[in-house]
Amino acid sequence: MAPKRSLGRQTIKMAQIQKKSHLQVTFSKRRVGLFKKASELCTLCGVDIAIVVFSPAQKVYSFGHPKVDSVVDRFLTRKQNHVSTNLHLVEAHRIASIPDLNLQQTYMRDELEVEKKRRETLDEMRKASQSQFWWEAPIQDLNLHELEQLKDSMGELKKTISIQVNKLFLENSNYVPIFSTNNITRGDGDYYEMKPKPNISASCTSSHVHSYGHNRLF
Amino acid sequence: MAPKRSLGRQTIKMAQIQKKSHLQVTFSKRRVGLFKKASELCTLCGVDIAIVVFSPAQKVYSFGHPKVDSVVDRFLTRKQNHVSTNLHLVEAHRIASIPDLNLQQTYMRDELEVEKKRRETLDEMRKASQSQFWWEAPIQDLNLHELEQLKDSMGELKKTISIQVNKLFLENSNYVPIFSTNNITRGDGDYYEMKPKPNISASCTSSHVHSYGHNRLF
DNA sequence: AACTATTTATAATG
DNA sequence: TCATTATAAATAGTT
Repeated sequence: MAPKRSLGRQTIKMAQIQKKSHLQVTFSKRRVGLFKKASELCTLCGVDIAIVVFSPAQKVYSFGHPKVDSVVDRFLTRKQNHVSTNLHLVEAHRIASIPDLNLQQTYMRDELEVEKKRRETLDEMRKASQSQFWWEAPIQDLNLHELEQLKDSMGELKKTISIQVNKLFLENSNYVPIFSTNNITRGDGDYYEMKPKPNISASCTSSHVHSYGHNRLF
Repeated sequence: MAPKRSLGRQTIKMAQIQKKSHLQVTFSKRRVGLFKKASELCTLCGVDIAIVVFSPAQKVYSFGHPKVDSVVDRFLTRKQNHVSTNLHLVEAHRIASIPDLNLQQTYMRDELEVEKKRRETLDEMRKASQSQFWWEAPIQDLNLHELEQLKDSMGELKKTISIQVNKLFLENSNYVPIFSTNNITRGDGDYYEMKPKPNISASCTSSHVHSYGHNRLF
């Protein structure tokens, strides 16, 4: 009878791990576990999944099948359609957000959480207010002269926006080749590996981005 | 010694499940398992996570801490920063002239500072939006998605305004309260449902969207 | 990174 | 879908 070499797995308290080194180890192990579970779900059920994780050190880790971006895009697009066909939701959301600013703070502990929450709420308000219906109320109060002024202003604004959008597009179109060339070639063992059927996973790594893709065809 | 009542868990082949009912069951179980793992990772390590899953039936299931959108936004924004940064290395002269708030964020280390900055900006926007000139300042702070959305909105608005202006002309003078070209009213029943404390653990459900939020206070 | 004792997840079954 | 159970898989603590 050999002596026990460890206590084995112990139940841990479901609360933030305090010891930093310990937290780092747990994060690593569990992140891998999570991505493996996601990968298996993709394979077994043929579904598409995107996962984005911001580590304690604010690094980004992501998993996506077929790709993070495609899934995220689908998610955002679908949501936007849903929203834009539901004025009631937008209105409710906007209205609901305002008193929450005060209410939420009761539940929050540290300043960062407060700031995050406020940002999120304001973000929602901004989105809600700029997604299509914000003008419904005020416009009726404008007279002809004011409307013409507004129309001109909008024209100017639209030009400005176009310029900015074009700039961003330029940035984006330059970006694509830069990243996609670095992206594919990675022969080292840093990407995700499956046991039964080794599947090649597209992986993209930089100093602050780590990304894993899963494809059941490989 | 009682007879065995089941074989217990068996190892399954890591390939798409063929039997549809079986697949559905496995999907349900494993999706719940995946979200639970994600939730635990959030709690134990204090990290932010977003998961989006498109089911075999093309339903959307999502998990987010603190919210799917905030994590996704951060992911997209950061990527865009990368774009800018990489572009800067390659073609510094092209973007040198573009005042880019996102770019500035690259140089900010403290997350709290970033959050504060964003909050301030959004706060200003909100104030500005109550007066007439809300659009003057913040445009450069919008990302590509937001800009495109805004651009579309502006287009719509301009049309609406034109119609209104024409009507007013036709009606020959002062303001007349007919702005009832309201093609947007729509039946309810298909929109999101908010829980009592929307921002602590926001969860929305509809016929095609299922979303879970995690907060370590729970 | 490995190792193992244990907990946790889940495939099969009802 | 929900419950049970036997087993596979994940992982906490240790080296």
